[in-house]
Amino acid sequence: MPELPEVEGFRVYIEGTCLDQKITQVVVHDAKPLQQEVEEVEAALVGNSFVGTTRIGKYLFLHLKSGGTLHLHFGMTGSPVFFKDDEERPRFSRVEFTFDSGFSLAFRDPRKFGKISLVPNIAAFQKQKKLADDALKVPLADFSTRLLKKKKAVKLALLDQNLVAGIGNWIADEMVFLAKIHPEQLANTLTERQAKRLHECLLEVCYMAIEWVSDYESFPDQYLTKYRWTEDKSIAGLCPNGHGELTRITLGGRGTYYCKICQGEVPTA
DNA sequence: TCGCCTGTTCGGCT
DNA sequence: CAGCCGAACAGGCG
Repeated sequence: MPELPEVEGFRVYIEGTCLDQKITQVVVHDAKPLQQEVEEVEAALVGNSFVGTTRIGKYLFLHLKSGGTLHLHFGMTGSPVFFKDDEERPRFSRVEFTFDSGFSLAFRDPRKFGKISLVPNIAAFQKQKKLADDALKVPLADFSTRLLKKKKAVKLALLDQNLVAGIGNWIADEMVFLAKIHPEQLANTLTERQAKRLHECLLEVCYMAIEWVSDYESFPDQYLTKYRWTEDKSIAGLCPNGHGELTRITLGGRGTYYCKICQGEVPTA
């Protein structure tokens, strides 16, 4: 379930388990995530080791001792799993990196939307992808300037990884909910003040979610996401502020939840 | 069985 | 040419 906070959790997890161990083998159950030939990936990794990590938005890079990086993108449903014995191997493990300790790092990915590739140079990769600054690092002025230029629904602008990296569907909904802005309001009609508020909400939501390791059920009560995905039938789909049922619309092909009372009935034209 | 889903890419249109 | 949009990708799950 990877948006920025989840991928940050993955980064910390991998840092804590996989660094400075010699890679002895690359096990490929399904080559679909690999963006290069299996042989090329093997040649780069076997005998090598991971020595550090970098995250930009939802993109994670594992630095190789020999230089360059292994890039992981977890798609919609991917996650890393560190395991030892065969019986601990997770379901949907597509590619595994085995270490000389006997442990392995599995790239688990049920829906196969994830990607793995050798990336020699992160800066060049970021430029080529036009990937924006990470959401935790983008200066307010840049965020604001770029956002106010977009002539599309504010929620869709927030999802644009070329504007700011790391925001996914639930964070975008959460941000406009907290800022009391209708998701369909055109970004170029926002005020500077609203942009500033969205920037504050972005940091608040990301740090909150990182702290709770993206356990949505544990989020504090004021957050939309908790109500959106909870198992608790008594509050599921309700406005955290007590305004009753949330409204669901489709925006850019994604399910979008908002409160008509908190965020207004009709977007500002 | 049907519809839904946390992400990115690509082809086609304006 | 740039920007935008919907479809496609794939498969589990309620």
